[in-house]
Amino acid sequence: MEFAKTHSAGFLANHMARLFAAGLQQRFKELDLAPAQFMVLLELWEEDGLTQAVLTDRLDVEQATMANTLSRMQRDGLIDRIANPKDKRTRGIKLTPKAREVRQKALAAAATQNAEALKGLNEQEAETLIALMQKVILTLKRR
Amino acid sequence: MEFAKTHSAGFLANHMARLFAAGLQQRFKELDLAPAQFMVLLELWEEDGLTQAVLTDRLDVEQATMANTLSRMQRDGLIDRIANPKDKRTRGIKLTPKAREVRQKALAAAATQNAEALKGLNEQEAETLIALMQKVILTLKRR
DNA sequence: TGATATTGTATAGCCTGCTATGCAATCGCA
DNA sequence: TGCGATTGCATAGCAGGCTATACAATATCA
Repeated sequence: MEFAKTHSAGFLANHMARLFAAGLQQRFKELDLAPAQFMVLLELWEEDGLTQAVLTDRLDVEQATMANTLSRMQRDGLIDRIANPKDKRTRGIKLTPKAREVRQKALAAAATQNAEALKGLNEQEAETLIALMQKVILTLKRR
Repeated sequence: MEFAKTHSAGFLANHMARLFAAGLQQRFKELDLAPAQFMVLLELWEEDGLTQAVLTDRLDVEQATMANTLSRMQRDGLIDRIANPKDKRTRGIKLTPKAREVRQKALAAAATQNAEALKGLNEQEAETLIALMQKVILTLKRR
């Protein structure tokens, strides 16, 4: 059985994701922000006060992963967990001023990282890559 | 600043890689093999007795990451670390019979996982995706 | 209404990444 | 030849994935 890692979609996906994460982490360093935290902020900037369950669903990670990420964000002063009198099981995840303040810089850093990664591709190729990744994700999720 | 995660190469790369890893993990479960261990085996099946430094270089992970992965593999009886009289700093990483025995099944599992992930794409699209990922990886590594 | 099922979180424990350190062995050169 | 630089690994500590558990609050329905 021949198996060339340089031609394996799974190997390449893993490698590419690690390189993306490393670049993003560098760019976020001055903002005191970690990549996974940015993803959560992306949702909360759009709609503040979401529950952990909603965030878990929207970012497609496991509930335990989200719980831990939120704990680190709370520790770092990015969010507060606000009790919900209507349902004592849940707590609304609320942005702190600090989290609102980093928005522009964080978005710019992420956009720059994407641009940097794709700078070897033309417009057409970049769109194709994104479309194909979306397709693979859908395929893998549907099972 | 608009930033759609569904159109961000970085977000998609991360998501796709997680789904790949999850699928591979499932398929490897009966083999008592973890995804990162498989990558190491891939190198050692080709050339047994490599040093940790060479493996680190070939798989493009940090030295500490490789050291830990190798420790788990040794614990799990997949490799032995053999002292090298020529250079007492290094130890050759040697496959155990157990590691050689899982080769065919592991390769088949990985190939199946790749095929499953790409089954929504035609031959042409799959090749394009792989080529574009290779290009992005090269771009990100060169800086 | 009360028992059962479901839902929302938290926690423990593991894998795989990373950075930062520290140390021993080897190399290279003045 | 000897000493400073380099190389090869190990370890500590953290982020962010995951599975498995546990538990309280809420919902459902006989």
